Amino acid sequence: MLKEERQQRLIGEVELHNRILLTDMAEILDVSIDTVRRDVKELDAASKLQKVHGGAISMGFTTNSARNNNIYALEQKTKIAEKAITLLKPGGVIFIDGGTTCMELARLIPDDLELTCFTLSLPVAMQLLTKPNVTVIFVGGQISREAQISIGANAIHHLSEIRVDYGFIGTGYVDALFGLTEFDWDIVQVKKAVIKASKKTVLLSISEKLNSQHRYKTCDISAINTMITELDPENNLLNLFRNYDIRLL
Amino acid sequence: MLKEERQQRLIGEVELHNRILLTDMAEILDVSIDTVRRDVKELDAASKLQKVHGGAISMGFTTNSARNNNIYALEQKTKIAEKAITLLKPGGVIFIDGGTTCMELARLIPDDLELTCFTLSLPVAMQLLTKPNVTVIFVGGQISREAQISIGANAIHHLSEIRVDYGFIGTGYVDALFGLTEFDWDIVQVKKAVIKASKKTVLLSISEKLNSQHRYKTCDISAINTMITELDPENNLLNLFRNYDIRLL
DNA sequence: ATATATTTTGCTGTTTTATGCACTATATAT
DNA sequence: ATATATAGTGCATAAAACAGCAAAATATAT
Repeated sequence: MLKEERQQRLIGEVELHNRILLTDMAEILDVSIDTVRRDVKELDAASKLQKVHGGAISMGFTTNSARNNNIYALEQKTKIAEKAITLLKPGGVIFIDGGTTCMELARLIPDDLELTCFTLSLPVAMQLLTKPNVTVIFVGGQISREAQISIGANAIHHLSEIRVDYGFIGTGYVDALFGLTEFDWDIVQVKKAVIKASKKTVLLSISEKLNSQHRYKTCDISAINTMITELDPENNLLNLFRNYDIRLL
Repeated sequence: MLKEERQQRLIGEVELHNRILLTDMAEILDVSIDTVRRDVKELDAASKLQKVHGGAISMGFTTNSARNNNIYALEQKTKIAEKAITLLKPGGVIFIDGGTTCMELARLIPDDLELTCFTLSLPVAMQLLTKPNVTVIFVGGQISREAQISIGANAIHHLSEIRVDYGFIGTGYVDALFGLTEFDWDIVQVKKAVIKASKKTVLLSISEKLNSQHRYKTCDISAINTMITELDPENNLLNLFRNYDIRLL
């Protein structure tokens, strides 16, 4: 048995039973207790478990660091998501788009908030399932490999049959004059459908994307009710958007 | 044997068994251990696998460890999935259910196989997205928190509008006399819809589940066209199923 | 086709790593 | 406080990784 395999099994046992004894594991894995001890020492150093006298215990669910650490501009996105959360009301029905910013929003939904969430995004759906009081409804369709969201006629049709209080969407590019634009045509189509399906549309975008544009247009700025960036609403960078009937947050 | 070919087989073995030993591979491929070592070194540099002392492990093994390493009876499920793969034909349209066995099936779909796959399962959909030649279509609906699959009227309705060549399904319990049964009523409803939507239904089940039953019934054994277990089709444990018009694999 | 360059492979000796064992030190329990 | 269990340390052994080299295989040029 390879060392890594053994260590994986150790982690697995710890996760499963919350605690293990070195003596037990030595027997199960059929290695000397010294080896188990050394493994546990390494795994402890790597923060995969906590070494205790006689065995090891689970870290608890504190370290979700694995996924968080390579999201671009996470700080800003978290800030945006926090602002977006303030719009949510118990019992509300919302739509959450794909993308890392919306993922942050999904992640930060409080455990005690009761919500019905529609989404097109597989990762967002998975994230939402960890929220005990959120009803998750996935809008099916063909799945885009890159964006990991439903696209195509089917998804658009299903969206045409729903109407949510708030639609939280991201965008590839946003410009006060040209509106929201995207690189992909398919994505634009579903985004349009999402906007139609939302009583109020909330755009989540880091300020870095402001004043950028691309090939295909999703909608004008005026189609957006609220725009949330990580900036203070009074920031001068947002001046161009004040010409429109849009709430800045 | 060409170097390319050999490295391809190395990757294949790693994907299949999650791990390999250099000594084994040297014997299997009939080359010196140094050659295997060098191959593994290159593949590791190319991030196709992870080199470890004495062998190599799959990339997903450590990162996705949480799900991979505590799948119960993984060996058997892999064997089942391998048999199921043999039923697939290029250009086919299939349905893949949720559950760890079906997840294995999704995982083992060859990269070069062109398929259209419907699924209700979020994890399976995510897995399928890693296959370059698979079109993934997610059947939307309310998502069950535990099973991570679409359930409810919506999902069932969508299933009623499709018809696939093969429906690969798992089950909680299976008995020759009582048929397929489940613990959850919701699950049974969608499973019924899946069976209806499939020209041929293929049941994937580890032998441990044979002769077990529960509260709600999905269907009779006769509704299943093919049953795949990890056992040899001639195994005596399967005798009870020979009374039915069912293909054992 | 032949000669030359390049890559690949297997072998050798050396270095590193993994593991188990014996022994001492420390912690836990009664 | 004493007994028992667990942790830490150093060491021996075996396996594996590595580096260098030469033969073999393959590719390239003439």
